[in-house]
Amino acid sequence: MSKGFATKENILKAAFEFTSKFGLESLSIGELAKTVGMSKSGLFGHFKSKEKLQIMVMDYASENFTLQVIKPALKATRGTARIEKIMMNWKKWSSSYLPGGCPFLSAIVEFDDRPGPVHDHIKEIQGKMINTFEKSIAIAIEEGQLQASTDKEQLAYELYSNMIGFHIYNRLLRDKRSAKKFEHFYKDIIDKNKV
Amino acid sequence: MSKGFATKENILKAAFEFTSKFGLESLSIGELAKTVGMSKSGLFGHFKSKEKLQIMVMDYASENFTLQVIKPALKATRGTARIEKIMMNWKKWSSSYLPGGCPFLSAIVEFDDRPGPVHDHIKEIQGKMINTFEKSIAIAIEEGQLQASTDKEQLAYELYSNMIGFHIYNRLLRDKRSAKKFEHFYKDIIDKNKV
DNA sequence: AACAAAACCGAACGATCGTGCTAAAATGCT
DNA sequence: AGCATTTTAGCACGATCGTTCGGTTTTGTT
Repeated sequence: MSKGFATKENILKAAFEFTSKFGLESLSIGELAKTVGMSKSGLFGHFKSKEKLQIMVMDYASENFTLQVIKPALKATRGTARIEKIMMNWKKWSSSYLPGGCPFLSAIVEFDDRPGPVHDHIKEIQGKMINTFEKSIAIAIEEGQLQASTDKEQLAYELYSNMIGFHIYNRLLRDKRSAKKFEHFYKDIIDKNKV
Repeated sequence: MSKGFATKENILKAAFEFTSKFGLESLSIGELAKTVGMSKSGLFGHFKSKEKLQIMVMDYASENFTLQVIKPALKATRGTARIEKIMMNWKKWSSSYLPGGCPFLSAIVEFDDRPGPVHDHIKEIQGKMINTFEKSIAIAIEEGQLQASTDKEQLAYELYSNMIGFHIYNRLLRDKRSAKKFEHFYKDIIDKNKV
């Protein structure tokens, strides 16, 4: 029960990196097997279908995101400090940690018109992610750092949009000032909600 | 010279719709041939490679975008009215006109780690799109409707981010209030730059 | 050391991929 | 109407896809 877990983890790590670079749809079992140095059927045995592999890759990515972005931010002070920490960790995750683009964004655009378990899983993960975001906003309102009238869903939407915008500006357009734009925008969005 | 142009246009239209739904990478010549009712090789003859087909699909999408979003907005008054018109046309394009997701967004996330002519072409098209955006902002500044201190690149980035955010909220998450969020955010972004 | 279970490989399957080739059909021009 | 050109189809190719199966190797447990 130990050996299997280790190789499976190793496969998922490689699959995660591949997905980051080329997307969840282009992820092929043959190429993945070549990368990790094992046979196609040997690798296939760990997952019973490609669909389940894709779902597990998303779970892996989700855990990775939580570990790199959310968890370290929970050590920060409740409120706006934590929100800022999340945003900056997110920025770092998307621009430095990942070997390619955001695996969630890839999955989102690839599967929003492909009904099925993969679509549903991505939707669920992304929903939870935004929910976590809204919670941290709610805390900041409770703490009296953000206005009581602040719409947490609206604010989450705005921060999320800024994040995706940065990702595209930074990655496709290779805009040198994308980080500055991101930070400036973030400041504006938060400031207008501050008490 | 006439027949060829018509079928080619017909193919590109189908390819455009397919790309909107399933992405530029999943676009296959065999399936596309089946859709338009012709043979694989017959279709292939119009483009000399899949790469060139992909590039032409992007051009088709770009023309479509210009026709549906930019051109009708040029009839509006110069300045903020025109910017608003562009944004609202964009919203309508992304949420009503397209049969699936934004083909540019698909292409962006699929090709930002695949160097080559397709990548370069997408980058160029997207760059021009943002440039058009910045120009319309510059006009609004000239007209004295936006503050002289307004950073047109920053503003374009913010409007663009809002657009992508809306697209994801609306399509993957199927958020009923995505349009409201989008409009509210737009108002905030513009207002802080108004004289 | 023996045995059951898990992990892994090699080969093969039908299908589809992009891309050539050759020939037939359709078209445009004079 | 005749001819040159363009457009389309049929077929085949090597490659890769996801998946199945049978058998071998490796592991964990007693």
